[in-house]
Amino acid sequence: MSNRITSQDVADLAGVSRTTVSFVLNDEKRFAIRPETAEKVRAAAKQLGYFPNASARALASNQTKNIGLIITRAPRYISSDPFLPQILGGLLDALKQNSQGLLLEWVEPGQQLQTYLELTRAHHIDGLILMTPRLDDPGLKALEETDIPVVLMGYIPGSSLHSVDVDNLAAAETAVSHLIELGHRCIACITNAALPYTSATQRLDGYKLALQKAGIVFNPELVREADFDIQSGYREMKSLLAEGQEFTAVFVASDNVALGVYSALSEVGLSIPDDVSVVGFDDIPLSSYIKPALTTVRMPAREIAQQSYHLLMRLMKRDFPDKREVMLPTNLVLRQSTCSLISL
Amino acid sequence: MSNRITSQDVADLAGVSRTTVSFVLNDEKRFAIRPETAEKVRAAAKQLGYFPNASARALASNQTKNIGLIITRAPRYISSDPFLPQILGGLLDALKQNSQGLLLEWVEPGQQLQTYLELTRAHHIDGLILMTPRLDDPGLKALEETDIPVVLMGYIPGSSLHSVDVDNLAAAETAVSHLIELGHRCIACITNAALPYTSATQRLDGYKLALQKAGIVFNPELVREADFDIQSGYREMKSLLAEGQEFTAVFVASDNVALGVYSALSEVGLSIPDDVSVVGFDDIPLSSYIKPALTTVRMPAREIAQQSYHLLMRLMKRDFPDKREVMLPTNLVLRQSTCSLISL
DNA sequence: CCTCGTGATTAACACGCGTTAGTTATATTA
DNA sequence: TAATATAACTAACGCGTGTTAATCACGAGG
Repeated sequence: MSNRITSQDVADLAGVSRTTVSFVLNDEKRFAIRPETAEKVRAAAKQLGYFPNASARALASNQTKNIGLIITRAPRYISSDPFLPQILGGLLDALKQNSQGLLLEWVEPGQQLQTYLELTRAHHIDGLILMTPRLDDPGLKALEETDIPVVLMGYIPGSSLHSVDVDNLAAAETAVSHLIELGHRCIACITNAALPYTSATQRLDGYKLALQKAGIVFNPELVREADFDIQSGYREMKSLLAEGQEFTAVFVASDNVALGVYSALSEVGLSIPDDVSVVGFDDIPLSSYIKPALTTVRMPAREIAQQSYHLLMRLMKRDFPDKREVMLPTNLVLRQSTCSLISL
Repeated sequence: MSNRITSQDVADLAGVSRTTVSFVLNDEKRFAIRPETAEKVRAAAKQLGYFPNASARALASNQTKNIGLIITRAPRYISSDPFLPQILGGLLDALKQNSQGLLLEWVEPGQQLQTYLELTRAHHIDGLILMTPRLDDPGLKALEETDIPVVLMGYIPGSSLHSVDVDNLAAAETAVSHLIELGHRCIACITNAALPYTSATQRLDGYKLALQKAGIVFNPELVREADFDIQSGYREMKSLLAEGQEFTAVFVASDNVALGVYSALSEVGLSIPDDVSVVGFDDIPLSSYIKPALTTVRMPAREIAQQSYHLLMRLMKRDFPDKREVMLPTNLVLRQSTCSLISL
């Protein structure tokens, strides 16, 4: 039934050996092949509809032509992430040009080590990108010692792994400083994720730093942890309001979470930006379309994906860059969700 | 350098043959193995950190343990799709339970045939799911004849491929009928995508059918084609307004596109639902959080993913269901974006 | 005329695993 | 006791490719 066509079939039809077929189709320049012979082989391959078997090729050449993208979250947190498609878009685009494939995987916190080992040792992939790594990931050490290249999309202090990220701390500080310049003194903060995710910690630190530079005392009561989705933003803002915390502005470290914040605020009749100013983080496509348009930190998502890929490709060629970290620039996009306390 | 551990190493350490190792680790029940021997093997494997090489296993067993998900769009249309993560979430969840991998791929319209052939003939995957297929896809015939199982996420009339979908036509008709019941007679329609995507055509047909049943004459001037993203919704609504078309309601066949419609309407000072009622399609997580909350057709995204997967698994076991199509139910979720023309 | 390269091609091995057919050693039966 | 069955294991082949080392023809050089 399974009438698979092998390189032997091509060789037979072209009247040459299997070796020659291999040389021609991989255009191996170290060996001289007569142009007419090459043409005969190519014609035979096309006529038969021959495609070299991926597994056999991977086994022989020790290259799977697949790279892995690991998401360090459970599926229910993946489902509502508007940031993921942007990363995927950028990655898929870059991959196709090198005719490589993308193997998508997720790990639940707690299961990391086993997954990493299986994925690397079994050699499903030639290299891997780890999205939003966690500080408390017990599998990272294993990744440092593995023999396939790894790129972190995000930063882990003290890790020897290469990484691509933005300066979350500086970006958050800029965002919060903007609120302070507008005259706000009571500024709440809702993180993008749980604190073991370094991006969450760094953005929170940026918030603290901005306060400190302005001489504002940090109030832990004004800080809440969300986790990726809209609902968590809604929940945490509700909780702030329910406790009667006083604030005139919020720094929400994720646009998606900020959408929940919008909803919670409007539900109790507070207007943005007149009653509460909001600054987000990510600049997802939606942010400029909602009302009021969200002032936010622009994350260069597509570029993060592409840079991660290019870095990974360099590592796969054993071409190690002198710097471990690639830092991409962000910028604060001013829109309509913030207003000044002073000039009013 | 690459000190890979093979099953031979495990065999040596355990003092048995490689065959025995294979039997134990795949717990092959057709052959009797003494429990103590099995334990010895397992201990050796664990001690060495052995993981069977994926390519070798795939080559020998003719099973890659990967399934492919193909998205029939260019990356820029993938980047802003809030529906995709839901599908991915559902799929990844199901896959992990069978320790299978997900190979993600996109095809640009025009390149389909080559991609399908390469993916199936080269046997990168054991089966594939094709997301949002296009009527004009010249590669579909090739997929019908391929020897690996294929499931369409969406429906192609006349195709012999198995599919999982909702009844787009009926769902759209229900949505539009709801607007008609509220007294609307001038109802615009903005599609979710270009018409070669069957979901777009079917939803448009549902719109037409509802009008027809109510005795409202179909006006092509009120119909626009969007393509997946927010911006296209904004653009098409602007175009409707610029041409001075008269309408009191819009049926937008995608929630994401509807977000752009919201933006365009608010920009010209039209209020939802007082000036224009809006009904969407998909029920993405955001839809219940925006203001006004969007009345929409609920797509069971997670279930579509899981059913597609289960169907694919059945096909892979040569267990062919009697029905080619799996139809999942939708329901209209009533929220605040529509209002009656009559009772006001 | 024989050697010696050189351009063109191929035989043969390796990759790491699954699996069939076969081989022992031990227990069962007539 | 000899024939037979059964439990426990293994030798050896095949999967389809990449690649090294070897082969062959053939004209140039001595």
